[in-house]
Amino acid sequence: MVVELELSDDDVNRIFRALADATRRDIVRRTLVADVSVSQLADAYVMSFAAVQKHVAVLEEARLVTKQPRGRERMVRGNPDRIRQAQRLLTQFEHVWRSRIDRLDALLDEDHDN
Amino acid sequence: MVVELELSDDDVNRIFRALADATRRDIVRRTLVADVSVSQLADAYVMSFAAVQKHVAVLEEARLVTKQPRGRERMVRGNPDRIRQAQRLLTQFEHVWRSRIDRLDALLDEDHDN
DNA sequence: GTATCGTGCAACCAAATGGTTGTAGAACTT
DNA sequence: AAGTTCTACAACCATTTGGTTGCACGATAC
Repeated sequence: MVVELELSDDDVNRIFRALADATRRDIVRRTLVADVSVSQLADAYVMSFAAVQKHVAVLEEARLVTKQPRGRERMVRGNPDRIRQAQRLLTQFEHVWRSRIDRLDALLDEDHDN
Repeated sequence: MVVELELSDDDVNRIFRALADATRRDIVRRTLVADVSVSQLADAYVMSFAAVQKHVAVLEEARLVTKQPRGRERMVRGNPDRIRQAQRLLTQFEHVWRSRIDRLDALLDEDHDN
């Protein structure tokens, strides 16, 4: 079930902010491919466990990943719905742009009449 | 002519970072619709001229907008190519996700044989 | 020529970010 | 029961961010 709720400005801020870091983008990639524990993620980067933990927390607050307990581990799973929502935001910009193009085209048509 | 060059990690960082602020997203929207001077933008927000100037600078470094002199004003123009590039980045995540789905489907098919 | 407008830039400040180490507890292993 | 693994969280630190004010300067208006 896809939860389709309105995104607040803060939601959008958190999503793009979370994506503005190469390590976090890599975490999203990995956890979209398969569920990965936090310590498995930590092994993949040359920073402390706590640092990776913080990155995961940022992604979690942006709902770009979810965490679910499995024994003593926390499995991190990428959330494709959220990615799609971000994509749609950029599509909206695309629409704004197209409307400008259309207006410029209309102006050209008017000129054509003169 | 659309310049189609490879985006570095830092480029991507700057793009998403720039989009992670509501004021900056609004500036992008406005300047996609029509060219707007920096002072016109400044009038639209309840912050100092210098603050708006800084936001424009962040967008400019991310190449989400360009600035061109017109008399004493600097006209800010949104760059739709850059938006599209950001969109494409998210599409790549989409592909990663689909490949996972496909693999899970393949597993289900194997189960079906048993 | 003088005043005003639009801009750029520096200096400053508080808060957020991205990293560290250390401590503690829950869940497995032996 | 004791040791190890995985996680959470706090405290700390340097840097970046997002805002401010003030000043300098080119372009326009009077």
